[in-house]
Amino acid sequence: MLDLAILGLLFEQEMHGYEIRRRLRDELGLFANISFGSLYPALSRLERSGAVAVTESGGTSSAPLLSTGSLGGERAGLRARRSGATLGTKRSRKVYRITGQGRALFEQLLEGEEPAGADDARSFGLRLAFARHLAPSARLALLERRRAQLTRRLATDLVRASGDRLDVYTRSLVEHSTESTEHDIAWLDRLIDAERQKQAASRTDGARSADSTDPSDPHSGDAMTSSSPTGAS
Amino acid sequence: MLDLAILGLLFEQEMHGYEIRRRLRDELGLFANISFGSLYPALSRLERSGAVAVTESGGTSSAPLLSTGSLGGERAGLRARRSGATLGTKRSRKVYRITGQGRALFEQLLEGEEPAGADDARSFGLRLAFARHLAPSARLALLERRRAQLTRRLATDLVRASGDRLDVYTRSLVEHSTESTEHDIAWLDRLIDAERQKQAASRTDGARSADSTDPSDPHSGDAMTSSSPTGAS
DNA sequence: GTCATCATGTAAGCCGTTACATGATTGC
DNA sequence: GCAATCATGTAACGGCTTACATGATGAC
Repeated sequence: MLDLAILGLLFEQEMHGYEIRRRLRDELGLFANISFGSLYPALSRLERSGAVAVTESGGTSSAPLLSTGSLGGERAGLRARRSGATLGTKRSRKVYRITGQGRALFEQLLEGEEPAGADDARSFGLRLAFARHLAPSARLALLERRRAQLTRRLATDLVRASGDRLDVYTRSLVEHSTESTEHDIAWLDRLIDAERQKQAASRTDGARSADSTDPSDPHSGDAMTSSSPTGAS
Repeated sequence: MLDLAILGLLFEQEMHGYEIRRRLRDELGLFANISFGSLYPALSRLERSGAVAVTESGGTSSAPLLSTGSLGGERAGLRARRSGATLGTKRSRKVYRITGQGRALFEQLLEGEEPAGADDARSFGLRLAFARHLAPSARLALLERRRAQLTRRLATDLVRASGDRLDVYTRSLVEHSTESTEHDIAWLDRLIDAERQKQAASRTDGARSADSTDPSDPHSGDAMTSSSPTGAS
């Protein structure tokens, strides 16, 4: 799961480990405070497997370290200017960028089966956060899988709730859990609806049909429609 | 956390590992499918530390294996009758019961600090499921700690939501998360309110005051008011 | 010159999982 | 007898955490 998050961030822009962590915390919200003891080994692993490549920030790469944009960006800009003035063989900051292999892995992870475990919410949230990189059909499938999952949960919750002899607190817990699940399902229904309308619109829009009967085709429709403002090397 | 769940179940009734798992699944809902690879080692650990004691089901103990009550109970009853007829030195089914030490540990875990991590919901749910074993003041404290936690989360979520340039899906995710948190807080407010009223009622009720200014007293008020229908040995 | 922050890593450990191995009981 | 379920355990591994260790950079 962490791999997916890392690749997702690098998909849009190259950056170094420390900033990956910051983004995970400030933008995604998931992985609230991923620890370096997790993050750096994950990056090394991804590098060894060829999914990402690294450029030392003082290295021969001509890329001028274009970065964040926000306040973090300003600071990085200052630093870059300074280090440019000082120059020399500095080697802090390893800048990671995603490779072709990495992009393939990313798509594979993104479309792959969700783990049914306890953190299914996190897993789904993460996927949804990167859903813009999915083909419309795969995106819809993701939403519908999640809906089915929640429906199943709702069923077992209702059984538990109908069960006799629960004390006040447990009962309240189960009832609240049921309500939350219903709320989630309603939300998903809205998302699914929006997706369907978007697809219908694009189908009447003169564009090539995005409605593939074969769901195993990840490249139909508008996949990869992330605006890429990065003048990537 | 698993220790807490186990002790909580054993607090009310002695039972064997397999049934602990069943109850965790069917009644609590948390730890949906805890694996034996987790459960049995945990039981061994608790036994070694003296928090639980074990009686082999075919052993010298005179306890006639009174069990569940529901359908599981009927089956167990059949089996008990059968094994009573066959007798002999059977030694499957290790029946665990909680010790004095275990009860102390249970209360300590129940009142102890919640982990702030990703599964805070599970942690809180588990505690709430056993909240009837807490002193009213400790119970209220649990609810209010949780409320504070959610309020903090809501604040950071709102910051994230107000942030610009999130794509449609991420934005929807953040907004939904915000709503869910608000829903949770409203629920907690109802629970807290109910607690306060209960405490006020018991205070005017002639009973000894449950409103201790010292929150470190776990035995004031109606703690341990679980009906104990079990003719425990 | 020192403190905070940025930045990268390693080691140990916790808590859980899956997969494997074993055996009793009961229904058919 | 054979399969399903009940029942207990071990081994290997996964993913993440905390704590530790190091060093560059920049602010004051």
